[in-house]
Amino acid sequence: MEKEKEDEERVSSPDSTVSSVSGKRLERSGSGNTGSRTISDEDEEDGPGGSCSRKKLRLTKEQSAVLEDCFRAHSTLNPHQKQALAAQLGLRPRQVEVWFQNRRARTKLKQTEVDCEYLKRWCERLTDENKRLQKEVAELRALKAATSSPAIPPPASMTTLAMCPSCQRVSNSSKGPSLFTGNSAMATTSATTVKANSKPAALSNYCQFFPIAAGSNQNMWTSTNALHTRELF
DNA sequence: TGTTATGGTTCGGTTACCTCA
DNA sequence: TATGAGGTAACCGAACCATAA
Repeated sequence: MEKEKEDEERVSSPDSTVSSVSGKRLERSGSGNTGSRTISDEDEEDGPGGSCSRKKLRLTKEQSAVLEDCFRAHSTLNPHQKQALAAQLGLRPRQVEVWFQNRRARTKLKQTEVDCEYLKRWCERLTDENKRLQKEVAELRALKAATSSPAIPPPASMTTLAMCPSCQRVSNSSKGPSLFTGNSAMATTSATTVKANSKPAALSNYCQFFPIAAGSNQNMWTSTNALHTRELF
């Protein structure tokens, strides 16, 4: 590894990079020549092992497109593929390797942002739902106190709830199967359906209690530990 | 068979460079 | 013209794995 890096530093392959940099600059500058100094000039002046310790070399659109295609096919490369791709693009294998490393990092970062946004929205929805349910509970308790009657068993049409203490998610046991096995004495309410969105695959590591079905009537969590449930009241 | 050294790869974090507003 | 922000190529160190001695 160290040896490879040393080799890379010693051999700074101007051939593979001069064209890319100048090409990219021409594309971006619009006029084609802004009078700015090009990397090719630097390469000629500094040469391999010159004073410039690190050269920033833009890839051309064509090179990027090919790399993107390969990345879509597989996000990692074996040594043979790396060599072949480098030869095809006129780059050093190390450049191809670095490009794939950075590309993987970008992909992961983007996915993390998407996941984060999704969880944020989901949390907001649950918060709203929680507020609404608490209000409903207060109303029912007030009603019960007003009638001052003994405990009335809930009508069959009412819904049984359970909530996961770790993520505060509510299970609706009257709407299809639930993996919750929390016992008895569940509270009752008239409107309890928490709509479940389809879950992004990448979120699977975040919360085991995520709804696994998009249908609003399938509030089924994939918890492997149903004891996480508790009574709502 | 278990241990150790070595080489290769990937990843997370960081730096340095380039472009543009 | 100077400058700050954003994008990204390149680097570094750590961790992991496979293989040979």
